[in-house]
Amino acid sequence: MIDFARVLNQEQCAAATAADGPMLVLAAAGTGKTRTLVHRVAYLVEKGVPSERILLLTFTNRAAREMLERARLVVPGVDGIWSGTFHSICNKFLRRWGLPIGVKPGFTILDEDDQKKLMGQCIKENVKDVKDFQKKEFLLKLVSDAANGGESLERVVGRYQTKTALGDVSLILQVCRAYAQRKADLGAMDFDDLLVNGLRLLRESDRTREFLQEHFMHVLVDEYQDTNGLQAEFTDLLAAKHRNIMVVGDDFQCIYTWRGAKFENIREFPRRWPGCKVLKLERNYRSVAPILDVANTVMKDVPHEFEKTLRPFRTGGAPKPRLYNVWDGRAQAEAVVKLVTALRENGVPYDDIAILYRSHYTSIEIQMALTRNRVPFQITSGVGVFEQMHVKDLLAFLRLCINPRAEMSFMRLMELLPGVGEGTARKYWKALGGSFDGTNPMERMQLGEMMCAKGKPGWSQMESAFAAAPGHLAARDDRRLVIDFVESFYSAHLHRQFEPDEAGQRLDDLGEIAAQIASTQGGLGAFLDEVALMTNLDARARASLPADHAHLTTVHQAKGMEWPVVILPWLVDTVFPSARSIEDGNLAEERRLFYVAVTRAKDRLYICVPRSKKTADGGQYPVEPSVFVREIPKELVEEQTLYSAPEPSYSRRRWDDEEDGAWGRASSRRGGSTAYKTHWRR
DNA sequence: GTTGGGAGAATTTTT
DNA sequence: TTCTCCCAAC
Repeated sequence: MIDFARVLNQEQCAAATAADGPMLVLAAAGTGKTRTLVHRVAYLVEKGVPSERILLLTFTNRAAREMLERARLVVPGVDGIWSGTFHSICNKFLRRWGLPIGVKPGFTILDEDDQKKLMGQCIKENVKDVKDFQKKEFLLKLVSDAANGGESLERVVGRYQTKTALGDVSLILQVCRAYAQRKADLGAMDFDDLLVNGLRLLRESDRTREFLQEHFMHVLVDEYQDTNGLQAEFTDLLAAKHRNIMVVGDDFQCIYTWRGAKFENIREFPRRWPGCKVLKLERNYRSVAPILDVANTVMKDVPHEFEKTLRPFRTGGAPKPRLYNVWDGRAQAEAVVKLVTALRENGVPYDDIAILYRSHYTSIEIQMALTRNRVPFQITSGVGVFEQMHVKDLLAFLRLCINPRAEMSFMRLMELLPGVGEGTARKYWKALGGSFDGTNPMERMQLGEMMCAKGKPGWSQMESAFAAAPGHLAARDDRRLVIDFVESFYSAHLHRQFEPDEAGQRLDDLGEIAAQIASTQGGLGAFLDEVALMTNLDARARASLPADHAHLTTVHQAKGMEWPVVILPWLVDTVFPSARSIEDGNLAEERRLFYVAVTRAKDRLYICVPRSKKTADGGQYPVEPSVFVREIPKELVEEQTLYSAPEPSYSRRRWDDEEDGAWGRASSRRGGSTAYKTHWRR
């Protein structure tokens, strides 16, 4: 028996051990939200609720995994619970029970790259003057907005149209419809489709809905402030029968409105669920008082429905957050390295230090400086491990091995061969009758005969990997599948494209993948499924890492995490808040984001404010400290200026006079960027 | 009609 | 660096 009253505080305990019925837990930053949720699950299991009848929805895979791990420590027997992101749960539902609404279990999931490719094709096929047409990214945004907002495409387009001229609206609609059709033809879903169809499943299939409503006795939702309309309706429907729905969140931490999140969901929850209990977690266990003082000022003028001041549990003489004024990005990077090194010398492990930034590209300089100074760090980069070309090539091969109808994979694989481009690959696919079973010698021969002369040598290498596949599949030796593909074909291909050590590094990645597949329960099929829904953050957690390293992530990805030391670079207008949000006048979300950033820190917080920033063309221009920094009363921070006069390396830019007071820099192009690479090893 | 080299542009945030 | 688009060569 767990003594809940002993391990939790009063409010946490009340939430964890509450009686059945709807419940809203308002959990401010650092108040033990995860702890409460974990113990709620433990409580339910201990009370005798079968674990497989509990559904725990989280925002990231990492949160799901962490929560399960922690729950396992508290009470055995939680392993059976249904937990995961909305996307992964919808995926599971649809594969199992999707047939009644016309979803075939073998559907593939399109990642962002696939989506762009597909939309690009649709534009090419439907638009004469591609140059004058909207970009595919914009069309995808329209489609996504429509999906996440539960609106018709026409309405979304109409809304955009009032703001800016879109051009030929009917053509835009036509292309978007073609895109939807192409997805249907491929038997593929993008991320949004998973949610849309997951909800459709509950709405349209009475039997499935009733079965699932009966099955799930308890539905728990984490980070509720970041759910969108679809997700709120999804959980409402699932919980309609037993009425045991517990949602946890904090509207101050809603940072995904750009993806359709509605923090109104959290405020309206009590109205949607009459009789709902509302509990509040207010005592902050995470941060020292001076950090909370800053956090509270950030949000002091934001309207809120409930009392929101963070009250520190940790008191005592903690240092104030530090504000470093630095000259530019380079000076900032050096300052950060110095700081990290100094902390380490004072006994703070690298592992306790996190550098959180607004957007990936601003991390490049810091990465380089850290690398130069041999500070080990781990970064969750912009491009995920599973989004890198070489990994996607391998995955295409694997997917095709187990799913002959995977058109995108086939195309990708064929386009690796010299002399085979999009057109030829499509021709082959058609000639093969819309499927290719590489494990079938007849089909391999058919493709080999069609193959153009230039592609033949490469194909014969690839073919041998396909030929060996059935044996490996039968023996459940997925590792060998990878090894064969790499050794017979892909290694040579990589070496043709890259420098030897670059190729070698990428091959190492593939070896890592092979190991991961081998360790995935459910084998290759489960792995491919998982990968499609995985972010680099999750991928990295599986990879081996040096024990002690600093952490670099975006603020978005840092949500829900904490570190003793947090360093926030680039607190200047146009970076944080971003230029885009300043233009759109959408500072509220940036403010919440800054609030999230500040409240990640437990003991020490450092904020860096450079005075100038580089432009794309190599010039420099002055920047203002971020509004959010300017708002912080002087006495709450300890300010330090790390420069005296402009450094000699800056001279007026010769060729430009468009901006007054712009500084120019002689030159010095930045070297090899590592922004898009992950640094697992090293 | 297709491929693939080469020049030029570009950088919010994520499942 | 990476991605995208355009155009010359096949």
